[in-house]
Amino acid sequence: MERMPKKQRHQQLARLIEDNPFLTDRELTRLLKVSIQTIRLDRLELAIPELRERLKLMAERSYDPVRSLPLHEVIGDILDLQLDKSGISMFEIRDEHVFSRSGIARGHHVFAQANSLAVAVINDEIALTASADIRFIRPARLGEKCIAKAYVRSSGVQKGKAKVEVFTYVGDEMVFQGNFVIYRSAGSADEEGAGEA
Amino acid sequence: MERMPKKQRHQQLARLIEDNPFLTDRELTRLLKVSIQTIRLDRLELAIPELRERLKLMAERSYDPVRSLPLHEVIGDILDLQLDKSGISMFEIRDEHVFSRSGIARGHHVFAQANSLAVAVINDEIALTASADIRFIRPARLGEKCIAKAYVRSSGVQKGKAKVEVFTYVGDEMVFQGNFVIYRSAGSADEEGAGEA
DNA sequence: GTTCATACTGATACCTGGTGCCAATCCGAT
DNA sequence: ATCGGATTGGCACCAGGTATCAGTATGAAC
Repeated sequence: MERMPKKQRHQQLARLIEDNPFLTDRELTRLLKVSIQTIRLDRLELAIPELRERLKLMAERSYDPVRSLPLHEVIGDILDLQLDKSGISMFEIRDEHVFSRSGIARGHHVFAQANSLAVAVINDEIALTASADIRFIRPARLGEKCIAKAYVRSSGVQKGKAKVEVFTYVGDEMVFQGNFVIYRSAGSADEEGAGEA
Repeated sequence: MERMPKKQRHQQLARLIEDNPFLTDRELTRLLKVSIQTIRLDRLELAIPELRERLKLMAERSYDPVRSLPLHEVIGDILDLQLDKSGISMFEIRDEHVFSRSGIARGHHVFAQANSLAVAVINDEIALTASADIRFIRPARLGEKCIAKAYVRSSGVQKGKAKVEVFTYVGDEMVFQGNFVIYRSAGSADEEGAGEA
């Protein structure tokens, strides 16, 4: 019946909920061997909301992006954006982006950052990647922050095709470079051999 | 006090909840000018779960992906794999892969499928994308199943560089084509201007 | 020892957003 | 007039809590 120190229990509680937000107080009771009242006091002290509030928050986070601006559809955080001119985004390489054996980021994540920035920088209703020519200069590693800079080389508003060049850096080292051709709606009817983004 | 036909109300109800899943029955009461019991009968007939279930589902969808989206290996399901020769994978375009406005898949998902297949087909400890030249032939849309076929054109075991060509189809229409250059460890020490995957 | 603080537990009332069920209407068509 | 679907009302009940008050345990301080 030995009691675990309160601090330790708090840590456990926080960890349990963090990696399973769907736990009810009753289930936590079983896991931590304390009364439900204690669980609730603990949540109170740790400012952890009740199950329903947690789920609601998660739902909101996953819902917001759907209706809000295409900025949310960008991989990475937009740091600067001048439509039809240039843009900068930051993307931190996390566990889920790397090969576990080597800690090296999988290429499509680095590509995704560059691609979505290239699309975001185009000032149009619909913009789709038509083609791209890309080079991975050196590997990006776990924990590194990738700064992608996109420059619109030719906005092609009337032609319906824009050219965007993207460079991605970690510190002052370039890790990726890509030339993107982006289809833009630009009042024109629709695709026709058009691509995606 | 004129009553709206039931069918029409059902449509409205479905639409209202679709674009604001956070509505309680009480709020719907106000919006549709019927009693709360009617709202509940309607939800029953339309098989729309209660608020809390809706939020829970949303939370689950946004939670699961966190651990399963960063697919541990390959984006898409491997259907066939002959190392250093060829490979086939299938990837279904879901909600989370498309632009909400157009229902068109974001390019980096299609790229991710092709890229990870190109890497998987290389029979080596470590394989990283060095460069790629890609074209999005036509948009891939929500619900479509993309079949990617990768062919190793030159395995370059001694040179440390393999060339892989990938074609992605929906049905018999080609949606994507890419030429990948993959660095392979091939006993050699490590990268050096090498890329990622 | 007694006292005191902190931690924990129990019990109760109350809240939201529902489900499930039954009975009472309303309203139009036959 | 009466039948039937649509609608509404009422009540019991549920999960998963909040809020509050009271009781118990335990260890340290005096």
